[in-house]
Amino acid sequence: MTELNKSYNPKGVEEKWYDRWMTDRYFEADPSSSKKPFSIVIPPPNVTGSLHMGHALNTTIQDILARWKRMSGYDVLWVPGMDHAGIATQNVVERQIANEGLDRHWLGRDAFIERVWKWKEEYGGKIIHQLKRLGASCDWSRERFTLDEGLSRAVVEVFVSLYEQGLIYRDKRLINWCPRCHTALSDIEVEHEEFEGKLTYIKYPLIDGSGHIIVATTRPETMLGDTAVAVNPEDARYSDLIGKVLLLPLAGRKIPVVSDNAVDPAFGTGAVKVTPAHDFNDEAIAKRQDPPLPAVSVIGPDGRMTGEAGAKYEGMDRYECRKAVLQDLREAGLISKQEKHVHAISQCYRCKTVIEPISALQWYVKVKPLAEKAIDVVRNGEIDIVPKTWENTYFAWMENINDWCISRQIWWGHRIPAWYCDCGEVIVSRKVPAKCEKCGGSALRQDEDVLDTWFSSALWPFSTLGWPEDTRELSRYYPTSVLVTGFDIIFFWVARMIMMGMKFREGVPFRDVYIHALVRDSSGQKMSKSKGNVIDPLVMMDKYGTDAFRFTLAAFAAQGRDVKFAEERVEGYRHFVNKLWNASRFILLNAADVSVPEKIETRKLDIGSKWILSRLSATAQEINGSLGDYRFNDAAGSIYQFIWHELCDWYIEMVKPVLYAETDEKKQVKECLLYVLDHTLKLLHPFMPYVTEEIWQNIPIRSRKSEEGNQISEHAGARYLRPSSEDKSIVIARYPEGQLRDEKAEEEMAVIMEAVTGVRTIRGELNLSPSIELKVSVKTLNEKTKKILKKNLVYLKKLAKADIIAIGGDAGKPKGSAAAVRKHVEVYVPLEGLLNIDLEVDRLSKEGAKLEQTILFLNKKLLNEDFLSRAPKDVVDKEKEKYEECLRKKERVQENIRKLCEAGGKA
RNA sequence: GGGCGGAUAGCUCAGCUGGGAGAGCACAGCCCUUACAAGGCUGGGGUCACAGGUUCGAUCCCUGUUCCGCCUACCA
Repeated sequence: MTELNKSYNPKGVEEKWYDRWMTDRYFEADPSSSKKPFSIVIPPPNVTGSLHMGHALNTTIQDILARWKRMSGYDVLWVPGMDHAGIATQNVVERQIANEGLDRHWLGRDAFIERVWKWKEEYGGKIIHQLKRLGASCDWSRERFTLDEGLSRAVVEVFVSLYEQGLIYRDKRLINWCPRCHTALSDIEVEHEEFEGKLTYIKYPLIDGSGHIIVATTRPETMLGDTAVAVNPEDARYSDLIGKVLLLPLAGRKIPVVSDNAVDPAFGTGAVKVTPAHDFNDEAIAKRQDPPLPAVSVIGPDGRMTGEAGAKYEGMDRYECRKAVLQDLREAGLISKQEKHVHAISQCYRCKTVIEPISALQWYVKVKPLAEKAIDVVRNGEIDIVPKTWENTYFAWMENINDWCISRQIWWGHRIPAWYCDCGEVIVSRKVPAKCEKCGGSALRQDEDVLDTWFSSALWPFSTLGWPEDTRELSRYYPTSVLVTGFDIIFFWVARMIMMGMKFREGVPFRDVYIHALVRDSSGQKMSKSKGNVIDPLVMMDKYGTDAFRFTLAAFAAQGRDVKFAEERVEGYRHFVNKLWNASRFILLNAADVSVPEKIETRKLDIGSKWILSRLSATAQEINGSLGDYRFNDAAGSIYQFIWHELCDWYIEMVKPVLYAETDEKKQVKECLLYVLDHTLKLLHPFMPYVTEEIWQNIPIRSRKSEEGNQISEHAGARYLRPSSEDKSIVIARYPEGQLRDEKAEEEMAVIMEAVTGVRTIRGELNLSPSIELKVSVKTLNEKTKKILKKNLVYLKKLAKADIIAIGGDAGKPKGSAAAVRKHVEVYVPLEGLLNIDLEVDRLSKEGAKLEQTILFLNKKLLNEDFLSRAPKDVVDKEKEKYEECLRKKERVQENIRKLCEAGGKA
């Protein structure tokens, strides 16, 4: 056995084991296996990405599930991969070539794409290494990329097929346009943020000179594109003006006053300027008019004013133009007032540039028919969303869903498989068409646009498994078992995967969706570069080790609540790693000469061993239950509690006298220690993969040792043999399920603990040094208790550091003793020569007062006729019992005080 | 505007279907006891946001209020 250092140092250990796991191919799925499959597809991180807290939490949770299931006998497939991240990646490479003084248009499409691929080879996928560092047990032999060949074929297949079914169409209408990224965006790629702006009131004169209408706007520059002013038909102030004509200032155009129900008479002046070409509302109003109002586009795709805006403004940036328009209006005396106004502004989710609605020809997916089925499968439970509260969000969105704009005016992505002929024919095809089907012309141009990145992500659960080919992976691992993701992409990704899965696989893409929280900083703020509150997971792993970091995430991943992350927590869990390390060191040092038994004969074991085995089983059952319900924090809490407060605080302390003496029990205890350590490490492994493997590999396991040619055969434990394959790595060892509990052992142990803590309380509260061995007299309240304590005297002595001078129902109370009154026992410690008695009298009086309060409360309750008659009988009985116990206790406490006073008086 | 969630110890949070509240950290006291001072033992600390209601009984269920967060939306 290698010597373990005094404290755990993760450096080197993590790489060593991850490499070994990869070499031995433990993470690879086996489609021909007879085991039950368990599959997860990773939410593909952007190829431009670098590991942040969100990834860390997401990956840790998936890895816990994957490792747990793998150890529980499943054939686990966790598919990793990356997303090509159209806009984000293109942005990165454009910035790179800009440094060389180039731009993509100068390079040309093909050369630019080549540059992006080159960038991907060089810098992309940094995040993959970071995921490995976190310990992610993905099947890396199946790593995919949304733009690789197979996935691209799936994309084309889906696009063409949807087009053929009339579910994809092309249309010209107002879209969200990012003037910086130079592309259309879907509705959900637009973020709304509130800002304080100005509401400007502008006079629009009537053409007949009879007066004017005042309109209010937050975007004065758009007035150049106005084609009407709308009022509410019910609004008496304006009813006479409907149908009249206004002279649009600056532009000099004649525009009508129209009526529309959507106009709110209470807002502004009750009159709205209508700019159909640059506002979604206005476009709707324009369409409702008969005849529809014309649209005048005054802002171009680059965010600059067009010729339609008038010669004076043409070419100006839209904000520059706003200033100019305001200036000109002011000079013309047409501004009636300006006031502060808080309103939401739409921004590009990639670059935060303010969105400009402009009219353009784009491709759309008709989502309503797809959404219906996707709603059904969640409603009828074929898919469970955990926590359930997210289902509401899901339904609300799906029921009000708009068509999905899928074309993007960028180059990096899946090019739309549509070709145009000069004759006007549009050909959508799986293969590059040779000639026009209509006119036979061969001068076909492919659509310049690419698809929204999320279009390919929507296919991820089946495209990664080989679809549209009919692969065995597809039939074995689809639908996947669970999808783990953050709520921020429920609409972007989850909903669309469900829609596409239902459409193309006629079945759900996953059974469960586990939605985890957002990782925030310690004061609850979202982490962001601009706020400077970002915590880097890599730094955490460097400083505290991956295991401590992962455990922190798991321990705080309570359902439905954000994780407020603070570095001190990781530090705390590093202490836990160290605690485990040292406990293991103790066990391995003391039990090196035996092997882990496959089974333990519990009958002959001492009480402590029986108890710890029972607690181990309870813990295993709890963890399996919690993980099955995605309660990661509970699972982490169970194992933490067990290791620290049961194994270390009690069991290891209890066995010391056995180990340090020559007793018959010694070997059994050693084996039990090893057995418990072995199982504990397995239970913990999904949370802390590295340290558990490092320790586990040092556990004497007979078969492993003999394989390595060690001298194990002389060992006493040689008769215990375990199947060798599971012994090679904890990664593939069998996950403990928990055996039968030993309730009797737990009861007996409770009595021992009661007596021990009784002595400790006296020692602690009276400030008696731990180094003094106290003389203790234990009065037991029944025969059973007495028997238990007598049988286990050795533990009592050791744990309480006490010399037990008397034990039993007749154990008298020595004069001038401190006392601890417990349920089964009373513990007395003579204070003679140790301390002043007043302190103990005070302490007991306080305890008596507490008891008195409880008694009063319970008494009142038990005198309440309503309670006695209406509360369930078992509750009443329980309260009665509690009451009587308190009475007894109080009597004893008072008795003790009295005797103590007598003794004090005599002394 | 609509919706969702939160408010429990100094801090961060648990608390499953109602039966006088727990943990970790922090704090205080005593200890270098041969696995671990990154440790051990002991202890103090809470009007469960506020006001009503249902109930024998409410941190928990219902209604309203206040304060936070988030999602969503076409008040120009």
